[in-house]
Amino acid sequence: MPEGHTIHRLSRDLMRAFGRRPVLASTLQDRFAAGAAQLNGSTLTRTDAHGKHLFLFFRAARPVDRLVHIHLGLYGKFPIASAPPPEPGGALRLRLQNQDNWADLRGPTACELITPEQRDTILARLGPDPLRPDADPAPAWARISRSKMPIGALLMSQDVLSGIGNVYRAEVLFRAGIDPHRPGREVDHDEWMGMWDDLCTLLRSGVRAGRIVTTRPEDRPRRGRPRREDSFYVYRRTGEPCRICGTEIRTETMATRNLFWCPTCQAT
DNA sequence: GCTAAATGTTGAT
DNA sequence: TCAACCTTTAGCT
Repeated sequence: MPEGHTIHRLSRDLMRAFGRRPVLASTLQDRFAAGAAQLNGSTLTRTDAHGKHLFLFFRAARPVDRLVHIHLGLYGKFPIASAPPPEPGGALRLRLQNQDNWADLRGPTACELITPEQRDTILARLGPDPLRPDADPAPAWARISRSKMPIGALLMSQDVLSGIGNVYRAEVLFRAGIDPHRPGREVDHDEWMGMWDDLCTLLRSGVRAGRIVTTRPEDRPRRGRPRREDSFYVYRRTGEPCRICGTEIRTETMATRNLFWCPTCQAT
């Protein structure tokens, strides 16, 4: 689930479900017992997403304000649903609950109480996030245009730009017709701005739909309901024919993840 | 019932 | 380059 679109959607939905009123917080794990106890009964005042990082602001009845940092990592989940909640079970890191809604956080890489200063430190390490209205692509271009690293690795670097994961990197490079192995310094400015604009569009659409779909309508079967297996051009389609040219989709490891690309459509 | 894989990141070698 | 961490699920036997 978790690329930037998931986190921004979660930020919005958590605020809708729990914002501006006291929330019950609980956990089944010792490691977050103290944290959940501190949050319990406090009011969720603001939620904020930067790239794949989610911040929840709580106002406690008394002393200090609370700030929770959540990173879902590779397989974290935080589903929200209407009351009544099921009996808590499994590896439940954090349950938020009020009269109307509940949400269970499982498997996150990070779920911790932090200070505003620690949040600043995290934000300082992140490149521009295409989902933030104020995002400026210039600093990312400054990095890319000077780098020998392959563009397929640069797009995954959260300190170059943030919120992009393995699906969006593979798909945006396919849509741009760019070989993932090409060094960043050999990408021209128009190509970069084309990818940036495309990422803005694709991520926004991902937030809206709650899932990633990167195939253009004309490249999907037109009849019947949209199918999951028609959502991507190359991601997880190793050995299958390219939707455009029929060449077998290839895979290899790049930036510690499986990279997928079409050697014909993305020849240079 | 077991294993591998997954839309991620960090830190050691 | 590799291992570690977090958890669930799909695909085997």
